[in-house]
Amino acid sequence: MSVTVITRLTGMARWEPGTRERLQAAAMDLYLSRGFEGTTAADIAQAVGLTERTFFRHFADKREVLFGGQELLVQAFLDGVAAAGPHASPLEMIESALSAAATFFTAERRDHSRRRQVVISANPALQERELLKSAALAASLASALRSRGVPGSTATLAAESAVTVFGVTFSTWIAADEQRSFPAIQREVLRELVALADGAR
Amino acid sequence: MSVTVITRLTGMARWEPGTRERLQAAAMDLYLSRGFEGTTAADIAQAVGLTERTFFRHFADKREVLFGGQELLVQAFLDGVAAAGPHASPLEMIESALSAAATFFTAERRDHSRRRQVVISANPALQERELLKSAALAASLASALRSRGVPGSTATLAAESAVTVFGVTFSTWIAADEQRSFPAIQREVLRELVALADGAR
DNA sequence: GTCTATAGTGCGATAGAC
DNA sequence: GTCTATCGCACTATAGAC
Repeated sequence: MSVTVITRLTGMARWEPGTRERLQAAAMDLYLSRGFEGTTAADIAQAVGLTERTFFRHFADKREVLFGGQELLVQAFLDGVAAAGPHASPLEMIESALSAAATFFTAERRDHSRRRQVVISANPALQERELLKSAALAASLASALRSRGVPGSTATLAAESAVTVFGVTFSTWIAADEQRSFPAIQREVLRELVALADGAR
Repeated sequence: MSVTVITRLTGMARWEPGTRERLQAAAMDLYLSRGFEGTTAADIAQAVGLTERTFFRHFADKREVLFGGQELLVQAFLDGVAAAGPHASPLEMIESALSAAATFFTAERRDHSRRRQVVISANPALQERELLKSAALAASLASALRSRGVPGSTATLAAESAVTVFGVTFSTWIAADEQRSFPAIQREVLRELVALADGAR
């Protein structure tokens, strides 16, 4: 269906809205079926009736298309830090941040997360990008902790630890046989980390 | 000096040895002076009297040239795990691993590490690669811990925490005004992580 | 060693929305 | 008129295939 027809029918803008989202969905489908490297940017663009050049207007590169919407997750972490009590310890702040972030990972989302992870796990280039996103999250989180008075290196350690807990939780959550909810797993993982530092053998 | 001359003079193999090392050195110089993106693979190859094609025979991509020799560091971590006492706790195992790894970072190495980090910090693509290497290190370490009887998720958490401590230590160590030795900083950072989990406020 | 597909960029043109 | 999404074309460099 041409853009012109759509415009006439609906009276909406010249361009169909949600271009980014449609590109993201098409990319996921193609990456799943043909693999990341077997899919060209032109393939994705064509799948939604656009040109390669337009794809690169929306996404800096072929990987980025899988990582849209992370800003909301980052914001949840930051809100969680802000929500911690006025005399909270760093550990309590990251506990609060992790709880806030966990609300994203509902039962309905689990399948989508699994499919996405299949694509990422199959390709080192995508893993690199995912690691960069995690590092950016840790940096934001550390900054939020510092602005709440946590000293520099402690803030970094706490933030990185939180991201580690989150990561372990996520990969447990998407495991094939896992039944527990995201928050339940996360509480358990955090407890395990604390126990580790306690030095129990 | 041409390859032929060297061959005649020394009677060694047809090609100058240490090709990888010379490419790595040339890449560092060029990345520092012109920037990573302002340097082509052909530039690097040419600087050592080789062709672009030869560069890609030695390194899978333009980034990889900065990450040679990491295997030795990984091995040091693994040896450190093995060196921990027979009844060591996971925390003691990573303590031992961190100590073993620290021996790499002598005073003489500090300047080289600093220059290298300038290049990496200036480019997200290089940061991605560095993060992938760190993730690989964490995975190897986790595997070593598991083979010493540490249960799955605890091993992952311990390994990731060790890599976090190592990373914080490294960036502190290369800071402009830092005087302490690598092992001294690292002991401090590890203590800080333990204190964090103790929940002190 | 050569050849080629693809990623990604720069720039100008178009065309509707406002 | 301005703004913005899109297209089209030319171009370089990477990286892999042959």
